[in-house]
Parts: sequence; C-alpha cells; structure tokens
Amino acid sequence: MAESLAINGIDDSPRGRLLSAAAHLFRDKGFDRTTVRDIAASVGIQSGSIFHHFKSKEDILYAVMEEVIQFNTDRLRRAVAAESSPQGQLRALVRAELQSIVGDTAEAMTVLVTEWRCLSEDKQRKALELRAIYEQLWLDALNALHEQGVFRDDPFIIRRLLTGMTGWAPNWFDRAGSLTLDDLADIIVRRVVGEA
Amino acid sequence: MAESLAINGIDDSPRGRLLSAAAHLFRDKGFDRTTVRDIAASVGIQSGSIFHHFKSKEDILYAVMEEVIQFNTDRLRRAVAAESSPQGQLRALVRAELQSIVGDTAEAMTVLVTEWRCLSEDKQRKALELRAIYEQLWLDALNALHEQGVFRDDPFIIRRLLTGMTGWAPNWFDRAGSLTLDDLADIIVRRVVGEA
DNA sequence: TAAGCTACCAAGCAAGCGCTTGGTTTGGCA
DNA sequence: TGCCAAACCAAGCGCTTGCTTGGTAGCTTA
Repeated sequence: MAESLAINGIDDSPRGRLLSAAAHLFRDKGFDRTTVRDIAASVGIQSGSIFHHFKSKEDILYAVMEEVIQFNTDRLRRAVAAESSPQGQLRALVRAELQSIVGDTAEAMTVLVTEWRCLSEDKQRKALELRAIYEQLWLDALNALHEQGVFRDDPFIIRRLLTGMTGWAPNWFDRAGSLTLDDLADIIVRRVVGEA
Repeated sequence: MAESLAINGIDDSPRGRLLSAAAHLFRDKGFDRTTVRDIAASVGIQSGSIFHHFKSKEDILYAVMEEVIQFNTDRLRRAVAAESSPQGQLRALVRAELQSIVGDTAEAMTVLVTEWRCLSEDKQRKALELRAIYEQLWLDALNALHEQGVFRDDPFIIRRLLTGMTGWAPNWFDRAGSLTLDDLADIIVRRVVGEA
C-alpha cells in the first residue's frame, strides 16, 4: 500500500513496514493524533507488539526522520555530483528536493517538516546534525552562484526562501495535474537566477 | 505578557485574554500538546471555567484563527488601497504579510499555518472561506503585474511560492537581527520582479 | 434589597492514551 | 527431533485528557 519510504531493504522487514505505516499516518493525522493502536492496526498486529520493535512511540518518529534525511542527503549528493556548472547544480538540487518532498519520500519528508517539535530536544539535536550536512550541500552551490554574480542577495537567506517554496509545495502541488515537477523546478530556479 | 493578537477591544475581556494565552501556547507546544489546564493556568483560572467562554477546546482554536484572518485581511486591504501601481502594491502586500507572520500577530498566524488540520472539516471550510478573500487580494495584484509582463510564470503558482517564502520565515527570521522586515520584503519582492 | 447575570471554583467522570507484562506461536538450524 | 530467538497476542495498569456538574462570589439594575 503505502511505500512512502522506498528505501531498499527495509520495507519487507516488520520494522520497515511499521515505519512506512507510521509515516503515512503521521502525515495524515499528525504525530499526536496518531495512536500506537492506529499504527499497529494498519500493519495488522496488536498495539503492544509495536514495543518489541521500538522502545517508544517517539522513537518511531525519529526513525522515520533519520531514514528520510539519510536517504535524501544521498540523493542530493548524487545530484550535485552529476552536474559541473553551479547553474546545473542548482537546478539539480531543486529537482532533487522537490522529488523528496512531493515525490517518492513525500510522506516522510512532510512529517519531518511538520512534526519536528514532537521530537525531544535530544533527538532534535541529533536530527539537526544530520540535516546540517544536507544544508551544506545547498549552501556550497548557492555560494558559488553568488560569487559568480548570478544573484545579489545573501545565499543563506536565499536558501531559507527556497526551503519555504519547496516545503510548502505538498500543500498545493498536484502530481496528477498538468504542471510537472520539472516545470515547477524551473519556475523555482528562476526565482534565484532571474527570468533571463 | 503575550499580546499576540493585538486586536483592540478584545484583549481586556476574559475571552480576549484566553485567546491570547491560547495562541501563545498553541504556537509554543502545538494544539494537541496544549491542555485546557495549561490555558487556564496561564490566565489564572480553573480548567473547567474555560467552558463558560468556549464550548470546546477546538472552538478556542477556531476563534484564534478567525480573529487573525479577519485582522490581517483588513491590513492587506489597507496595504493595497494605499498604493496605486501594481509594483507598489506587491511590495505593500509582502510587507503586510511579513508583518502578520513575524510581527504583531506572529503567534496566531503561525498557529493558523501549523495547526490547520486540528480543525474539524466544518470549521476548516468556514476558515477557508475567510482565507479566500485574503488570497484574492494577492491574486488581483499578481495578475496585474503578470499582464504588464513583469514576470512570465503563472500568478497562481507565484502566489504559492510567496506563501511558502513568508510562511517559513517564523522558523528562521530574527526580529532582533540586523536584517529588517523591510529588507526581507525587498528580497522577496525581487524573487518576483527580478533583480533589476 | 432583591433579582439576575457574568465569571468563576471544586470535584470528578468517562474515555483514551502510551506502555508493560507474561505467555504463545512460528520458522530456521543443529 | 529438539531448541532458540524473533515476532506476536491478550489483558490491563496507571495516568492524562476534554469536558460536566452543582454551586458561589460579586457586580449591576430596578
């Protein structure tokens, strides 16, 4: 059914199925409104059996987030490596992030953004360290473009604006609509490099 | 303490004080993690007394959202009316929205964005109708700019991207920092009209 | 001064929550 | 065949939650 994580090797294990189901439910109803009984029911086991695989409900949330950050950081790295020019890298980064956020890992990514504060401070810090690697890939590419004079504003701020643009997409983008992901990527890239 | 709503006339009533306290707590901890006991304690009454003013916890959330939408729609209307050129209107709209979202009504606006799904479908629909008026003000201005050839992409999509850019600001913008709200507004406007 | 209203308190109920416990099934391997 | 660990069940504990109830203090109006 929901193969939201789509990370090879984990989806056929009980743990992997639990993570996928949890990501789906967390995105649908939010972490707090999802009960362990909901998660258990959606994979067909009893609620107590969940704690054989995870020691707390919050641990499930963290596991979802960790997996999706790792997976999408790898994707971002490949995107950068496949392009040589900073312009090409920017477009590849935007496409990769859109793919993460409204494509194959949409559910887990949305959970990452919207349920962040449901993590304990400890786990927030741990996740933030993983996230920092992801962000650095963006900043490197944006700094290169900035030095070339492609845009004048602070690359750090531009990255924040890009985060907002892509992060909001799940709330309106329709994968079945006429606007493709690549179209949208181009439109977003234009917000940085201009309409030329 | 928290005068987050800052709408004249409501803040000195018990109801108004409850709404301000609720907005503050909802933003801090989220709707689900805020208990009616939390809200009651922060205005110094017993938890049961809340239900003399609101008939349910969800009603409090809806009241916060309704007030802030109305207040900021008025602000947006004034912003548009004060400018004659579409370019001027766009800048005024961006400034007004940033003011809403990281300025005087920051707490309630953040709640509006992040706790949306905690509303019942009925109340979501009601709030959406109010929100539609707000959005139309944006689309009118963006359509005018589009017809003038200021940007080439779909005004509807541009509005979505703008929503993301401003809506994400609470997560990073620091009002005490060196970047002012007007600075940020200019940077965002440049994402639409170009760097020229 | 008596009625009436707003605002509140003190106490607690019913339901749902995360999680624990002790025991049972299942499949792979010696 | 006998064994073991992984996976799961059935039951329920202790706690928190939103909300209800019945009553009271204090101000306003006639």
